[in-house]
Amino acid sequence: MAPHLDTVFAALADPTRREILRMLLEDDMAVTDVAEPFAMSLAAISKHLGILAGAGLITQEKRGRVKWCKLEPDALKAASVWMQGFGQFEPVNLDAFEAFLERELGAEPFDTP
Amino acid sequence: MAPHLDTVFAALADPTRREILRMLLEDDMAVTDVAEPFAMSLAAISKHLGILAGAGLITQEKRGRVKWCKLEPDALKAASVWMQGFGQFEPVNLDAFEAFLERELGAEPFDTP
DNA sequence: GCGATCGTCAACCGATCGGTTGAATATGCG
DNA sequence: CGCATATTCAACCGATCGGTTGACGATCGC
Repeated sequence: MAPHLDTVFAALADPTRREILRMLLEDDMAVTDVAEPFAMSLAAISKHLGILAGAGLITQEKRGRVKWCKLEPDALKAASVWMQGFGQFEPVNLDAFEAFLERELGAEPFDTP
Repeated sequence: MAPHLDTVFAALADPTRREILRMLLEDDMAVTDVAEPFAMSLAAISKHLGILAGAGLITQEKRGRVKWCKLEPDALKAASVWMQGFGQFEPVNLDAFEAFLERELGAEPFDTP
């Protein structure tokens, strides 16, 4: 039951893969460009991307000789919902909720520098 | 940066450990009782509990000769916030937010049976 | 067509993972 | 005290992980 969660959480457990996701948050990228800032081989990054794609967190589309990587944030939904099942035990956690609101609605607090 | 996320996500990547967390959602449990429904050795469960404790997802307190395991849902906070950073790509997910509010503030909807 | 670029494949490596078993360590009970 | 219960420790196992290297297949520009 819920084999997706296995692969999604496992994919998120690696800092390199989380950083790749963060990069893809800004824009779609080619494999070579994804690999550029990392101090490891292109093949290693290619494997990481394969794992992210296997978890559904990204999709890859080959256009010409370059393969474009696109973030698929909806794949985080099931994991997020699963985690929310533990929210009932938290005292209130309104601060996290406010941060969430700020990000979602773009409502910046007054004291922002 | 953010070594917690490594261990938290890795801990969540195993279905046995997720099931343990689900069980602890209902009540604190002794190690032996946690192990009972699983078809594996007590030592294996003890290791799983150690990993969960290492990630801060549970705490263990020895009272007498039995060690009680207690869920620590706040440890999910950092991971949850990290994932919310990708929420800007989702439509809005207001339904999850309303469910969150209902649970947090005890504001039950009218049509509750 | 040719050379350079993009990306994967395959084989290999050491480390870690998830599990086992058996012995060891506390602690409680009668 | 002596035995049962609760839990961990230590060693081991095969499988998987994260990484490397080198060869390979496509595809582009000239």
